Order: sequence, then C-alpha cells, then structure tokens
Amino acid sequence: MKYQAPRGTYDILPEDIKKWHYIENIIRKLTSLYNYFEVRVPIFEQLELFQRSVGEDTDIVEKEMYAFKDKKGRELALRPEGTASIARMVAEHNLKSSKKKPLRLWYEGPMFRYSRPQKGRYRQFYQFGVECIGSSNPIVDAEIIAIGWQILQEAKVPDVSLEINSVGCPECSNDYNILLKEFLYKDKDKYCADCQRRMDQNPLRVFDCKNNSCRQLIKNAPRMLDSLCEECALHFEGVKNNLEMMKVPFNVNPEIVRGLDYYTKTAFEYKINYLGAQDALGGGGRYDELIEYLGGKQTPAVGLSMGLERIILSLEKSGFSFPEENILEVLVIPIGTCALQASIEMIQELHKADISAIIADESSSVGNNLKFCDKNNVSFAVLIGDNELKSGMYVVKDIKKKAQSEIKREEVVSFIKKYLSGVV
RNA sequence: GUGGAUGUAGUUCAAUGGCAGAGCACCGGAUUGUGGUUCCGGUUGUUGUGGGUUCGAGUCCCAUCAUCCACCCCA
Repeated sequence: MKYQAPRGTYDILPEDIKKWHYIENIIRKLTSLYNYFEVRVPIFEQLELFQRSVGEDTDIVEKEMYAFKDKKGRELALRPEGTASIARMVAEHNLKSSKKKPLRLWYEGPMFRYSRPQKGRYRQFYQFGVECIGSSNPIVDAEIIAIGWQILQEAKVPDVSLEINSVGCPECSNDYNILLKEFLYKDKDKYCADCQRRMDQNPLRVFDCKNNSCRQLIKNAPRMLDSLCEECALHFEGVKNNLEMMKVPFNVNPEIVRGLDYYTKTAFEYKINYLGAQDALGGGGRYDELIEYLGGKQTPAVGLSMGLERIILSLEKSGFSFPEENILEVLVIPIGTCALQASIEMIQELHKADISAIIADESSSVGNNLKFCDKNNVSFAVLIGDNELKSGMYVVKDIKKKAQSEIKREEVVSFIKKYLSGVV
C-alpha cells in the first residue's frame, strides 16, 4: 500500500458516518433547546493565542502543538482546543453579552494535538464545545454542566459520572498552591520520584498518585475546597445547589484539575471507567479572566468540550446500534437496452417525489438484482422490459412481502409513495 | 516524550526456515425475465515497507511505517 492516513489520523468510512450524524444530531437538538448558536472559527490561529490562553507550562502547549510558519513567516498553530478561538472571537468582534442575556455559543470540529496515539486518542480528533459568555451567575455553570450531561444521557452513553470541583480564583488558588507546596516539601524525600517531579510542575497531581505511601502522606494535605475565598466558596455552593435543582447527579471531586491554565472557579469532568486509560469524555469550567486577558472587555464565561470519538467508542463498547440512514428505497431494473430510457425517467420521477432510487446494472440478471434488494434492505423493485413497455404496466415488487403487482406507468410513484409513508 | 506487544485476502484468523491456506463477506453459475436458504465455481495477496542472513524467509536479524497497551497527559 502506497499511502496511508498519517499517524494518529483516520478516515470516517461511509458505513460509520451514521455514528457521527447520530451524536451530532443530539448536540444540535440540545444546544438549540437551550438557545445556543453554532459558530465556526478557524482551524488554525496565531501560535501565541494558544500559548497565552492555554498556558505556556501546560503539556498541550509544551509538547503537543502543531505549530508551523506560513510563507510570510507568521507563527501559526493548528488548534488544540476550541475555547481559545471562541474567546478571541468574542474579544475581536466585541460581541455583545450581558448578565441578562449572555452569549450562548457552540461549535464542533477537528482539533489537533501531537501526542502518541492510542484507542480514543488521536492527533486529529473531533470535539464539540458549548460556551456561555457574559454571566458569572452560578446558574449558567449549572446550565453548561447540565447540557453536557443531557447530551450524554440522550445519546445513551452508559455509566457516566460527573465530577465537579472549584479551582478558585487567581487569588485563592495562588494562596492554596503556596500552602500545598509547603506541605509537600516538608516531607519531600518521602514521596516517589514521580511525585517529587509533580511538586514542581503540578502539585495537585500528587493527589492522583497510585503509590500507597504517597497516598498516606497526602491524606492530610490541605484541600483547595477548604481554601476557597468567600466569593469562590459561595459560587461553588451556588453551582451545587443549581445542579441539585436540575436533578443532575454529581460527585464533588477535589482532584479534578484540568490541563488548561485559563480555568477559574468551576471545573468539571464527565468520566467513564471502561475505555482503558481514556477515562474522560470531556469536561470544562469557568474562565472569567480569559477574554479580558486576550484584549476584550472584562467578561466572565463558562464552557465545556467533549470528544466525539470517545462518545462513539463508549457507545460501540456498550453494543449500541446506531440508527441506519440513507437506505435505498427503490431499485429500477431495466430488462434489455430498450428499457433504459423508461428506467431513467422512472428514476427521475421517483427522485422528484423524494424517494431514493437507483438504476440496476442491466448486464446483471433479474434474479441477481432481486438478490441485491434482499441483501440491502431495498423496499421496492420496479421491473421494466419489453412487455411492460408495450402494455404500459410496470411490475412493482414489494421485496419484504415478496409480493408483486402490475401498476400503470403513471401510478408507480404514487403507489410506492403510499407504501413507504406507511399509509397502507 | 518513556517502556512494551503486534502487523498475512475486504474481514476474522491458520501455515516446524521448504508450493501462502480456511470461515465469513464479495462475484458468477444451477435451461431465455423473478428472491435471503441450498449446491457448484471464482478472485481474494508485492505476507505493512526496505534491507540483511540463507540453497531457500510469512517465519530469523536490522531499519522504517502503522496499530494497540501501560506511563505522561487528556478528548
């Protein structure tokens, strides 16, 4: 084989597209019910946009960026996520938003990260995101979290758990980091090598260590949730209360951190435990500083993003059968070359009536063409040969019922239409 | 980025260093223009790619590409 899709990329084949349409339709439906508008932003942006919004020290920017220079020497990068572009768009166009009516936006499309591929982890992958911009009210945090939750429920993804946390505002999270580092460095030598490295890069990660002795040590460490300032604590209470009112089940998990620097206050993840190391379907949080940081007006915002492949993989794993689409309804079978003209006209009439139809290979036998109908769930076959041309009566076969009737040429379409719409 | 496993027909998988095979799927046939079963027949192919060892490599060695698993991290 001469060419193959580049590492970490893949083709969505015709037999698989229904899976994508299935989940995309649910996203469209739910976002529209909540009055969110779709937007489309570029697939590449200035490199600096991601460096500044996602954060210089994050894995995404440090080692996973598809950065390149264009012919004019501009530093660009394929987007590793969607929120940075959304925030840029809002700041750039000074899109109007207010407490009373925040901007409600959603997007879907490919994202790119240079990481080692695995099942459920690709270099080009698809995400959708939902963003609510302009309100700091905890009810919109809950709204965003609920939309993601409902999409997963509606899609029938099994055994999802929703974990929420608050990472505080810059002030209280800063204070907390100092507190936690003090605690960790006190017994630095007692931790495993990984944890000692984590202490410098991302101290919160020490909480995830599987090593028993580390777990013991960290048990008494100060918790972010205990260090929230009054405003952040109040906000977090508000989010929890609102989720309860919405009857969205959640766990408070102080270890939810998120790998992007722009999050403030609310952080959350939708998790599953049956896709190996890929246990996050998506997540999100509040980013109250980002839009201003990118040169816009001071604008609070909250959003989520989810990976489409992981949703599809978990559905496949659960044995879900995706709705069929694009099923052929009619096969027109010309018998002999004389019937070609009439068959083409038949096809055109069927199409005008919104009935899917194709013309059969006339060099193949009638029997084989009917066999094709059986195998491919085609509802009707229309046979047109010398006899039919002479009499003006076409043979219409109901494949599933194995029934056959002779119908006047002019009435074939309405006959079939009647059956397909379930009238008879 | 680190460590490991794997790669043969469209697909699922066989083949001790000695002629590349089976099921499913696909295509054709079983007396002229009529059916999912059955029967018969056919193609499934540069054994991921490139080198090397050998009289001889799908098999052994090296490189490379890709997939998968665990880290890391996340979607």
